[in-house]
Amino acid sequence: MTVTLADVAARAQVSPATVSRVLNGNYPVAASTRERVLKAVDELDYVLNGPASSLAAATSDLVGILVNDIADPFFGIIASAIQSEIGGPGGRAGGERLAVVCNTGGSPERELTYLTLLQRQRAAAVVLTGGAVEEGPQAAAIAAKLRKLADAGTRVVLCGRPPAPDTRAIALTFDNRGGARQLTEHLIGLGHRRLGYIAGPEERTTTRHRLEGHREALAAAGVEEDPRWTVHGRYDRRSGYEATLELLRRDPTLTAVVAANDSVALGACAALRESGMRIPEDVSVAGFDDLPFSVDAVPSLTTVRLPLADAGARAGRIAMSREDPPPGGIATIRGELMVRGSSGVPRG
Amino acid sequence: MTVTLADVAARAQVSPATVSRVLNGNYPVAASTRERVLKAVDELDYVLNGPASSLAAATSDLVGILVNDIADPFFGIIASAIQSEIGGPGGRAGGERLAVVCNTGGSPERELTYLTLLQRQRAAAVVLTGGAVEEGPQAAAIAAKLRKLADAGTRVVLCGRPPAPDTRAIALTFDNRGGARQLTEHLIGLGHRRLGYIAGPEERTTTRHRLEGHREALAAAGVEEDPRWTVHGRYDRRSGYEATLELLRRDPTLTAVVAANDSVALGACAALRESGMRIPEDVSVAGFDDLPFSVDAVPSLTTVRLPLADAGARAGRIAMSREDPPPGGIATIRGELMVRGSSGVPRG
DNA sequence: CAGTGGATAGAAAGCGCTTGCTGCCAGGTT
DNA sequence: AACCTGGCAGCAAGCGCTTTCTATCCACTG
Repeated sequence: MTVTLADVAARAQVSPATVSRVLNGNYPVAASTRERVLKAVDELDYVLNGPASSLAAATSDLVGILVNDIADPFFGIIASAIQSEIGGPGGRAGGERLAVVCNTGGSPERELTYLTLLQRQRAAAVVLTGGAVEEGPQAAAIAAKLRKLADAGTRVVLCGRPPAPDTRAIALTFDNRGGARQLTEHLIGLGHRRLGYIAGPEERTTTRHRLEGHREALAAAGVEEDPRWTVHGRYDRRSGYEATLELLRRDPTLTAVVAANDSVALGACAALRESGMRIPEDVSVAGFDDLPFSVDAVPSLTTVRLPLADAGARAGRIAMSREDPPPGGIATIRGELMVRGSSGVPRG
Repeated sequence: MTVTLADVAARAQVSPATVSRVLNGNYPVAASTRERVLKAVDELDYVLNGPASSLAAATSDLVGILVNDIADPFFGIIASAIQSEIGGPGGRAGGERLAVVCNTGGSPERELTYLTLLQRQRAAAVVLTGGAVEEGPQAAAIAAKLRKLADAGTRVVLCGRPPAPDTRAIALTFDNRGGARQLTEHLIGLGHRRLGYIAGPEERTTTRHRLEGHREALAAAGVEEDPRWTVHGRYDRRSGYEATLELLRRDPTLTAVVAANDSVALGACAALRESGMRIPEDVSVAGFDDLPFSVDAVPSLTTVRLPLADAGARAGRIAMSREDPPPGGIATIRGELMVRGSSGVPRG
């Protein structure tokens, strides 16, 4: 059998209640008693029973983090930052929290399932990262679930995701539209007029916002846009590679390719290079996010830096109530245009 | 108040026991009754109380995954693969498991703390990834903890980590030594005789094994080695950058730089390039792991591919007892040499 | 028609912990 | 000297579920 609170109590010659209080440190206990208890805990190698504790106290020390793809550094960086703030080892004492990182693969169904699982565990907080899917019956179901979680006392924070109205969820949103706009303005400023755009999956907010920003910039500069210049794909390198070949097929005269994110941009670079085009002499390329590897690409990638780690850390603190939520429960986090080697003056 | 089993039972006009059995599906319940219960569950929007369930059943559906750095794709890929196998949404029905991904930062203390936290939660399984620290009092403490976890019925699997004797832990080990050896043999075969080596942190098994493989290859080929040609650092790009500058300072005549992993190699490339050297004409560079971005580097990186996703998936299945452990509880997973553009014949 | 066994459903005893309330004692008041 | 007042410790009642054991009902069997 495993050691229980009662065993410790017996050995320390106190009541179970006292042991519990020593362990939780939320009630005065005489120093001598505390010591005796701690000694017993140590000698018996006692480990608290988490489920029992959670049940009795009606709280849990689990914090859920939902990400689209844990293998993608975009989410890895955010998750890492959140985790470093929610306590756990390394955080300040007391709040030893366990982060539950859930891979949704971007699927709303799985997102919903994970939220239910977290609700079942009575998670202390839940942080949802990355864009949301805005259509389909699932979207409403997710909003309803978030509301329920909030009602049950789980703090819900959205990081890099648009606000979810009527859910009481705190939202730290990336200014994807503004960033994309700046980026395209930069390219237009260099003289580009024929810009291909590799967008992410259709129904995602991030995709839409970045695309809208791009188009705003074009419209504002009076640059015409051919619908064939936009291709949708996934947020990965492979997709960028394929989409670029497609763009080149559709219109070989493009002078710039704007990608939905850095991974896609890298794929685009590979495709361009294999097609015999130089970057940026023949075609300029731009990404988004400024992930760590982007600066290492050759040429280094012009992109929009998103303060992923900062945002994640802030989300983590808010989830732990260690920082006040932004006014109105919504904060917009801006990106910063990083002009680097992959963008230049168009040829000809 | 939240809805409880009893509420559902009342509404369905059955006993709580029956509701529990319907939900768990581990006991015969008449179809009509089941339907009535399910209807009540649905109407009341009932969500099982996880802690209560775990307490009563003395089991939990949490699976711990320990990683050094969740922002590093090396671990992200493994974690993602593990998670896709341990059930959760998307996995087969029944075993809805929650993956708890814990960031240890490579620190044995935090590893230990997380293991205790998982033990407290009565985790169903724990997967430890990445190299271990082999010295210090913590190493023994971790082994002891693993033993205790195993004794308590938690399945312990090591993925990409050397076997831990006397712990009953299943180990899927990467053949770091063999991979490193092959890689260096390749460079020697090209004609390199003055090879710099950027190693990882000193006390880690992965660092040691890769370095040993490198030296074995040198020794086998009768190539002399200058101790100044080895620099230790961290497993990140920055470290590779700095270490390379240091190597260049120590001996500008090196014709190749072997890095502890791909991120380090990328940093090395950046440093070399900034120092005015061409890759591979002036200096060849090699990495390890073959992370997704490595093929995109310019020139693409010569490295050793580790089947991260496969290994993770296998670890996940073993953790879930869906696959038999390897004979002896230990399996060695080989890497595959990927010769690409960053390595070439030395100058002169 | 009593007897038997399979299939279901319920009663109730926990699982190991937390916490409101009560009790006790020492030191300080009046 | 009787009376408070705090500071600590213990009692005991759950927290919401699982599961063993028991009860019931029916359909058959002999």
